[in-house]
Amino acid sequence: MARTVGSHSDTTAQRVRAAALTLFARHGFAAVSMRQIATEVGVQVGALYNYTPDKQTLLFDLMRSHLEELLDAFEDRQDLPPPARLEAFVRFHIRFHHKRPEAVFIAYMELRNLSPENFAVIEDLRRAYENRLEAIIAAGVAQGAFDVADTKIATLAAIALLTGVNTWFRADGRLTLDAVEAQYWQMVSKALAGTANQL
Amino acid sequence: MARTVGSHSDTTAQRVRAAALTLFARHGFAAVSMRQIATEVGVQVGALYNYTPDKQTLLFDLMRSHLEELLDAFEDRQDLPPPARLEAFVRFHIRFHHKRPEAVFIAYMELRNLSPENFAVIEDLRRAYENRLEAIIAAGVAQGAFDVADTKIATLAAIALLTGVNTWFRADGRLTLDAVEAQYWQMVSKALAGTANQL
DNA sequence: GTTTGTATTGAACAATTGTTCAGTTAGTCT
DNA sequence: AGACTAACTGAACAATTGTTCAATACAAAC
Repeated sequence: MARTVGSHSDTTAQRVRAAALTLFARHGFAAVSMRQIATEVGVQVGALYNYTPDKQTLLFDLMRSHLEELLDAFEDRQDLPPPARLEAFVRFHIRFHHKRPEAVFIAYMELRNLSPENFAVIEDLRRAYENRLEAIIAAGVAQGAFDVADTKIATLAAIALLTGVNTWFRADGRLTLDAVEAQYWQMVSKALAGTANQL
Repeated sequence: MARTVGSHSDTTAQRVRAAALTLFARHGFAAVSMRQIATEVGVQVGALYNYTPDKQTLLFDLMRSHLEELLDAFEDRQDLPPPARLEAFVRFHIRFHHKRPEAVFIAYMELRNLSPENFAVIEDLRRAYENRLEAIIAAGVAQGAFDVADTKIATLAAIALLTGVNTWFRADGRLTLDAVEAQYWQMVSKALAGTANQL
């Protein structure tokens, strides 16, 4: 046998990426074989190499497009006051990450399986995203709306906090995503608040 | 050849665990072979099986003892008022996790490589730790020192926030661990504070 | 100094790994 | 209808995987 009925490079490429995303997220990059991906796609192993030069590049492409989509999707309304900008960021971050749990998982867990060059690219993208948040926090500090000792730490702390939602939130649980957004926004806003409010 | 000079099961057992910890943290469980561990220990592969029935149990033992040490190490001073208890927890968590970055990494990243039974054991231990924090938060809410919409969410949020320190803090960086503890405690205390303090 | 038990070697096992490629069939274009 | 190209198969490759076990050299006890 050879070429199969209805085969098209566009659709197969998509299915390869989707299968890799799901399997990498579920079992981890190193634990997934190219044959498992091929089986999921419904194709023989060799065919995968029409869509990626090697296994690691497949992982890298998934990570990069995830982070690029993340950066593209966030629109910073610089005309708004910092608290409103920050609230928009918080809600955006939670919603965006909720929609792509597998990509989020992979982008945070499989960094060590990248070559140094690929790792550097991913790190740059991640830092670019962090910088967007830091700019908001810095603006708020500058005009007294926020009070933080170090904007970089506050940025990393906020992102760790918000990304943590993905580890426990389930849409069929007792809370709606809207309620979660509201509660996290409350915690973030209080944590960074300018009004002195120590215990 | 056979038994080697100076060989003792006690010391070898320790070295096997140490080697596995380092390698699993650096490359991931699935990416590390038993032969790599053996090489690190300075022994042949077969010798490892005097110390673990199989590879996965080696991982499980590392995770379990890490979490058991974590639970043993934290002493909750229930006699103190909730804010002081919470501060003690925050500082303990950051310090303890800072001393064991590899074990922390593994315990959060390699859960999917456990069998269902082993996974359940680890999950119970983690939940036990979370419950310790939740008890503190609940006590603070009960007496009005804290104000959170949901103690479970506040607990998970705080742990995600605090554990995030490990992803960026380096002892040779521009900040001391003490300064980091102080800043994180400030954020946590403000985030959960009872006094109304919205933006 | 002999015996007993412990710690390790070294080789073997079947299974699986990522990757390559000549051959073959399906879609597409003229 | 025929020629051309794109997509896939199927088999092969050497390397590596986790695990087992008889043989053996050491340490400890007497």
